[in-house]
Amino acid sequence: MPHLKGLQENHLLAALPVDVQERLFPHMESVELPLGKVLYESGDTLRYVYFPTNAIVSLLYVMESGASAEISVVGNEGLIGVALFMGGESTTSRAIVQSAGLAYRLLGQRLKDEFNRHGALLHTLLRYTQALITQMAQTAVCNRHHSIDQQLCRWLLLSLDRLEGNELVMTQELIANMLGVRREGVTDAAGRLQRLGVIEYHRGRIQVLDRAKLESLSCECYAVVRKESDRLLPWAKYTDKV
Amino acid sequence: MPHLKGLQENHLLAALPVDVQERLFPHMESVELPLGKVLYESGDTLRYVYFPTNAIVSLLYVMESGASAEISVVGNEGLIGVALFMGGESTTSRAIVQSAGLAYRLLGQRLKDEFNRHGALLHTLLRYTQALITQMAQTAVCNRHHSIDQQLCRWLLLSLDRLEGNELVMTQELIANMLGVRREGVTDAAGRLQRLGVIEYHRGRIQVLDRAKLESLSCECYAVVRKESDRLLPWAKYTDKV
DNA sequence: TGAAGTCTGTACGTCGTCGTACATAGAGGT
DNA sequence: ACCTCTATGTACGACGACGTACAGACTTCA
Repeated sequence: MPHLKGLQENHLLAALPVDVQERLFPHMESVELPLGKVLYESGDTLRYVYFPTNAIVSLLYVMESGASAEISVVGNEGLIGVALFMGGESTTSRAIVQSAGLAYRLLGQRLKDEFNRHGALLHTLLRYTQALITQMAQTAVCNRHHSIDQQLCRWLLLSLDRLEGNELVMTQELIANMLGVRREGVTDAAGRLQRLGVIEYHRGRIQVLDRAKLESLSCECYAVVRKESDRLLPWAKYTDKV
Repeated sequence: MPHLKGLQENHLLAALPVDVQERLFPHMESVELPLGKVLYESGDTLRYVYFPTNAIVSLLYVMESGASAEISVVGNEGLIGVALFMGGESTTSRAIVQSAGLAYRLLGQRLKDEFNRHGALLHTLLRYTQALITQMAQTAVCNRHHSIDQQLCRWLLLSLDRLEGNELVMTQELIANMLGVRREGVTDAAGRLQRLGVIEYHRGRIQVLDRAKLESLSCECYAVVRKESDRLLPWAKYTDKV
């Protein structure tokens, strides 16, 4: 079976029973996800589902005015394309690559075929979807009540959890688009974090120096999402990250 | 079968095939949902699922500080207790009755038993869950970008869609808690709407006089949710409401 | 080496919402 | 009729985020 090792880097795939893996894996192909690539647009009928390994994909809604807001973020703990098995076939959001990397994709129909066997894949995907729901709900809360500074911390932590190492490759402009705030707002917040010695950044590269402090500066939203994800997706626990 | 007529007032139940109804309905009991009743608390293991008829239930997150934010709203188009069949058994949000009325409840295990037959109920519930996801996503967007005035309009419309008539029974204080804003902010916004002749209110009773205008004053979020709900839940179309 | 483009820093006035405080008015009970 | 409670109205300073404008610094490429 090709890519067998790489496929295991997606925790959701790795958690599937061997027989399910044997049916699915032969049909999966690896794809490079460059920064900014749009996997699907609002209203598009989904053709593939994507399982990221070291890539991160953001689901965001783009308003009529062009302004945007991130709904949730997906990395190696999950998949992009939930609407396929939920029955809607499309969503109102856009899926865009927020951190370049590798993913595996599978024809939607193949996923649905396996889903409709009503075995382990169904239960795994539904649990993942609930984790996604929790993240979306907390995004709504965070948007309502928390400052840009707090939201930036939350966002950095969510991204960090889905990457190896402690470096993020992304400009402040990009972060601003995700959070749905001005770029200057991110500059201010990031400047404060840098002065506190929590992060260090330079032209699109952000090093996290003090993760513990970052967590303490974040609002409760990160911890809520993280805790619920760990509960719902035991296979994806980031136990090495404190 | 008892309550047969009443049960049909929940559009999701009404849309189920007869054989599914015949298995489920005998186990359902009607319950009064008084204003403010908490159906479940954050972290509670869900025991029942609830199918509202003329009641409206809000899912909201309560922060450590006590402040809250509504995540989504559920009426006769759906059910409360999605986490039961998604596999998590509990959620991070609270379910609280926002508009008193009647609902039918069913033991969670009964629902799961039928869900695990992998028939019509499964597909219906998953489609409903996707509609719920859309609503939550749009709540996040709305919280980020829109004014209290716009959000109030959206919120009134969402509630109106789930009730008969054009009167809402709810104080500004309650609305403020749902939207996660100050009561004074709601007073200001509602005052403006009243001066425009769109609504008329008096001590906890709000009459909507000009629904069309209300829609035009609302942000795009309402239309997005409504359109997607109509698409995903064809059985729940509010075709009589323009 | 110079030019163009990208990324980040800073400033200033405006606006919406917040926190707080207090006033008014209708409803219900005795 | 009186009191009490609840719901709503109004005001004011504070603060965070916005829109806008522009400057500086680094990178890339000719």
